[in-house]
Amino acid sequence: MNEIVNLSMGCDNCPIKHRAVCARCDADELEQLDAIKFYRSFEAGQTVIWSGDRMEFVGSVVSGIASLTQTMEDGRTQMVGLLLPSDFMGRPGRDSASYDVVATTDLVMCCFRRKPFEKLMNETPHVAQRLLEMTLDELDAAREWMLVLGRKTAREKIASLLAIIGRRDASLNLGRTADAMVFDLPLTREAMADYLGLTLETVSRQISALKRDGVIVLEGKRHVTVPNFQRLLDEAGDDSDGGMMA
Amino acid sequence: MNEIVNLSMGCDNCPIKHRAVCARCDADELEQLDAIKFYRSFEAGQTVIWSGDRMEFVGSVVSGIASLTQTMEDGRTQMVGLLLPSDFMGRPGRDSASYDVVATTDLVMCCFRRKPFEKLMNETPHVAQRLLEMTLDELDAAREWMLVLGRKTAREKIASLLAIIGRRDASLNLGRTADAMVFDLPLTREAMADYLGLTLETVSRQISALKRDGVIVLEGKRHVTVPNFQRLLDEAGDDSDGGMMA
DNA sequence: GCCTTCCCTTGACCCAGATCAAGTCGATGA
DNA sequence: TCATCGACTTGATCTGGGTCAAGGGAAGGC
Repeated sequence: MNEIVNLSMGCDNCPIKHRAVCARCDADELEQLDAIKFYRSFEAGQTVIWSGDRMEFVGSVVSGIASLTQTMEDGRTQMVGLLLPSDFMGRPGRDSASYDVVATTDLVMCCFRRKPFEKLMNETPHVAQRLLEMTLDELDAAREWMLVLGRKTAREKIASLLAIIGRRDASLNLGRTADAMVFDLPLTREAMADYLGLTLETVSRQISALKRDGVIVLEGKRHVTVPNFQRLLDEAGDDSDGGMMA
Repeated sequence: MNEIVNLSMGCDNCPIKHRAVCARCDADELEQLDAIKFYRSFEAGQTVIWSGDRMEFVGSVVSGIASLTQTMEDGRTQMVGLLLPSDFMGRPGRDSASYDVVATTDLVMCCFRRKPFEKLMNETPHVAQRLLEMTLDELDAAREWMLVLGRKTAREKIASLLAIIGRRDASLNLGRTADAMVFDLPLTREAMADYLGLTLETVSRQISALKRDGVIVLEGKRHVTVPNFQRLLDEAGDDSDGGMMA
C-alpha cells in the first residue's frame, strides 16, 4: 500500500480526537489543520520512515501500532518507543528522522505536511500546549523504561511488558472484566526482545515460565489471559501500579 | 545549607540565560518570572526532592549537577537523567515529584513557585515553546540512553558515558584542546553504575581496562585525559558522533 | 497434498557481569 | 602520628541470560 488513502474520515468521528495532538484545538484551528492533513496507511511490517531520511510530514497514529527503533552498525537494535493510537510521530523543527519507524500491525496515520504544521504551531498555542503535555508523558514513559532495561531481570521485564499492554488494552476496550484480563500480544517475540533488551529465546523461555507458574494463561502464541493482575504486577517488581506507557 | 540564598545574581549576568527555559523571553516576561523566582543552593549529596513529595517549585540548574533516580522496593536503583546547568527540573501540571532528585555536586538552582509558573506558562507562549524544545531534547537523550542500557556491553557503556561527559565539557569550557580532551568525572563510581545499569565493581574494572588499553589516561580517580576522542567513540560503539545528552 | 516460510519453543553450553570478599589510597580529624 | 572513613580497586567464584543448534506448528502458495 503505502498510498495516500481516502478513508472518508473527518475529524468529527475521529477515534483519537480527544487524545491526539489536536485535542485542544477549536473549530478554527481544526480547519487550518484539516487543510494540510492527509491519511496514509501501512501494512504490518512496512517501514514508515528510515532513520536519517528527510521527514516530509509529522502525524498521529489513528489505529494500529508503530515502533521506534535504533540500530547500531553491527546490527544490534533497541526499540525506544511504541506509538499507539493518538501518539504523535515526528519532531517539529527537525528535518530528518532520528529513528526507524516501522508498522508493527496494520497502521493508519493522520499526517500533516511538516513545514505548514510548524508554522501553525508557532501561530496557535493549542497544538503546542498539547504537544508539550504529550512529550512530557513520553519522557516519563521513557524513564520508566530505563529502569526496566537497566535493573530488571528477564522475568520482571516480560511481566512489565505484559502489564503495560494489558493495562492499555483495558483502558481502551472499556471491557473491564472484573479482574481477569484478556488481550492479544501485538508484538512478535523478536519485537518484545528488541523492546526489552533481551534475545528472543529468553523472551520465549520467560513467557513459558510465567505460563508454567500460572501467572498467565496462553491460547496459541499470542492470546493472553491474566487471571490475577496484582500477581503480574508483583512479578514485574512494580510497587502498586507504576509503569505507564506513552 | 538548603537555604534560600541571595546570590546577588540577576538575569542579566546569569550564566544560563541563553539556554534555560527563559531563553526566549522578552524583557516583560523576564520581569514576570523575576517576581516569582528565588535561588536555592544544595551541597553535594543533598536531596533536592524525594519521589512522591509535593512539588512546590520548578526550576533551572544554574551550576552543578543533579541526578534523577528511580528506586524499586528492594533497593535497586536506576538513574534516569542528569540535570546539567540550564536543564529544567519539574513538570508543570503535576504536583508531586516522580523521581528522587539529588545534588551530585554542589548545586545552585533558580526556582519558580509552581502555581504562578504554570499560570505564566499558559499566558505567555515563549516559556512553553522553549520548554517544549528542551523536553524534546531530553526525550531524544532518554532514548539514546535506552540503547546504551539495553544493548551495549559494560565497556561500551563506560566509553559512552565518558564520551558524553567529555563532549559536554568541551562545549562548555570553550577550551577545545586540538584533539586531546581533559575533564574531571563529576560522578562517583557508584553513580556511574546507577546510570549505566551496572555494579560499581564492573565500572571500576572497565575503567581500569580502558586505562590499561590506552583509551584514557587517569590521574587520581577522577581526572581523565582522552588522547584520541575518535578512539573513545569507537569503543562506545557509536557511529561517528551520536549520543547527545540532555 | 505437500512444500516453504515464518514464528516460536526447547535443550546444551558458555561467558560477561554480578556477587562476595579483601584489600589500597587519600583525606579528615583527634 | 595514627585511627577512621569513604571512595575505589582487584581477585575468586557464581549465575542469568546469551549463543548455537535442533526442532515444532500453523499459514500460505503451488
